[in-house]
Amino acid sequence: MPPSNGSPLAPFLARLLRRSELTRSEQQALLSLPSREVLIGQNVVYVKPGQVNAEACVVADGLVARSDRNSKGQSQITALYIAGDMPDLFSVVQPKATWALSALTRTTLVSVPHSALRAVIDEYPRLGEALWRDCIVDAGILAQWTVNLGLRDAKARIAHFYCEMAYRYGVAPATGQIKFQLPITQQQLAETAGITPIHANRMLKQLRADGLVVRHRTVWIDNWKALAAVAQFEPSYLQQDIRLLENTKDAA
Amino acid sequence: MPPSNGSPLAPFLARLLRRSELTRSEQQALLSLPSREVLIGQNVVYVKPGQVNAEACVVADGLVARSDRNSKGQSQITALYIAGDMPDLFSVVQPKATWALSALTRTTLVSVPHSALRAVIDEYPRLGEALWRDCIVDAGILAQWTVNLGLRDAKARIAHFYCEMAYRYGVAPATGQIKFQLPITQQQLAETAGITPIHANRMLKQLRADGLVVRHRTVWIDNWKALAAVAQFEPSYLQQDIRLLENTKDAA
DNA sequence: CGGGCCGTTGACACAAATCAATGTCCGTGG
DNA sequence: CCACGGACATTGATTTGTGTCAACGGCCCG
Repeated sequence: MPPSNGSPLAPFLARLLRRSELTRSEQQALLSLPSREVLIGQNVVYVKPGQVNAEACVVADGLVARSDRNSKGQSQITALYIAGDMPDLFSVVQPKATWALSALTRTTLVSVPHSALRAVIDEYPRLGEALWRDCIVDAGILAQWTVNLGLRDAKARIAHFYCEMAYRYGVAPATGQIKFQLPITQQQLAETAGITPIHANRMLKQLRADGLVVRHRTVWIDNWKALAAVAQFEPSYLQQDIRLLENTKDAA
Repeated sequence: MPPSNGSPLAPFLARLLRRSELTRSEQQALLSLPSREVLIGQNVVYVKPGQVNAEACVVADGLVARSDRNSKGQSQITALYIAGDMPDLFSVVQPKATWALSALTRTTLVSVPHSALRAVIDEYPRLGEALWRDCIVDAGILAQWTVNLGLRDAKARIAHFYCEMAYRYGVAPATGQIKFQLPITQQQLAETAGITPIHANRMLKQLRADGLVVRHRTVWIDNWKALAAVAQFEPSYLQQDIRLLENTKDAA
């Protein structure tokens, strides 16, 4: 378990420990990294495509979107990051961003210089491996979003999105109702689901009529099992329950 | 430049060197990894979701698809790997697969035990970083596929797919015609584009009528610039021209 | 009070899925 | 050598899902 000191990086460590075993000294090294708090206003794009970064940020509080826009100005959100996530972890090894990062709500970031991260990785290779693994999990989620867009209709996409976020917030599965904060607009919901905001509105109305999702923003799921069925939600890709698999026997 | 010895891993090294600087000894260590050739028949699924692997494979020749299917049996392809790519590089740090890998054509793989890879990474951390970076590039491509599905209509999706593959095969951009082998069926094209095979057929017909893509399988692009315009293709996400950026100054 | 931003709704147009059928090529076996 | 079956490609008619255009309502905040 993580040393529960007051480091601003504690939530990030907790996230890593879900999928990687780290020694006490590795944990301590991570928590002791130099960092500074950065406040980002609502709807501020704090990383632009092509930008070269020298720091990587952990979300301490708020909501960050990774997105891309086409020449017609339409925007597609390709990932949503919540507290404890590190949206630009990739930048440690690939400092030039190929997408945008923006805060959907007022957001507090904890920024760590690449140089410090690289130094601690050099000293503790297992830590580097854990970070690499974290990128893999991120990619796994992204792959599911691709499946979501490619295989499901609009209603199921939205249902799947809510199921995923409920899981990632740690409030699902549950038998009764589920409520959690996900203060995004219907416009932004549409940008994750690859539909127009008008259609997102209609699908929300249907989900409400079906007794599945009562509200958005403060998401209020009224029938988890039915919603998961509509979404064909299968959470294994989130790799949240999984305890460390890299020790399985090797064909040496 | 890579020592051009006859190692079956030479194409993979060449791929790494596009984005990472490696010393001669690092390169030699990679090329000297133990490996064995594996032949995969057409349409054989050689990694199944949930499977735990002890080896990682480089594509020596052929075509590999990463895909996922929903409960209705529909399938979505989330990545296509060509010679020199390492479809399950991620498995080095996350041996449990959350998706399927299958050979679309008869394919030759070069399989490397995780244990050997991990040993060489321990000895040469920069090599590990290069592999990590390779995963990031893969994720960047995946993010673009998500944008492709979310933002473009069927014709533009197919156009974008062809543009990307032309780039990755190293035959684009070019002024005149472009031809390259991409022997996938319309069914599989549909599974990458998130449409039905019937609609894929109709869109191909339109692209032919527009004088853009004359043939698939042996892809024959007749007007690269126009095709790229239809696709809104912007290749920077492939990070192929980019020479090493991790040395940019750090906010230490 | 007024102006944004966000959400909601209806009518209509259009893109894509579905259903059904036919065509082509190729390898295999009678 | 030809008949057959299977995989792949092609096409038309129709239905369904989603986008587009237009308008209105609630709410917050200046």
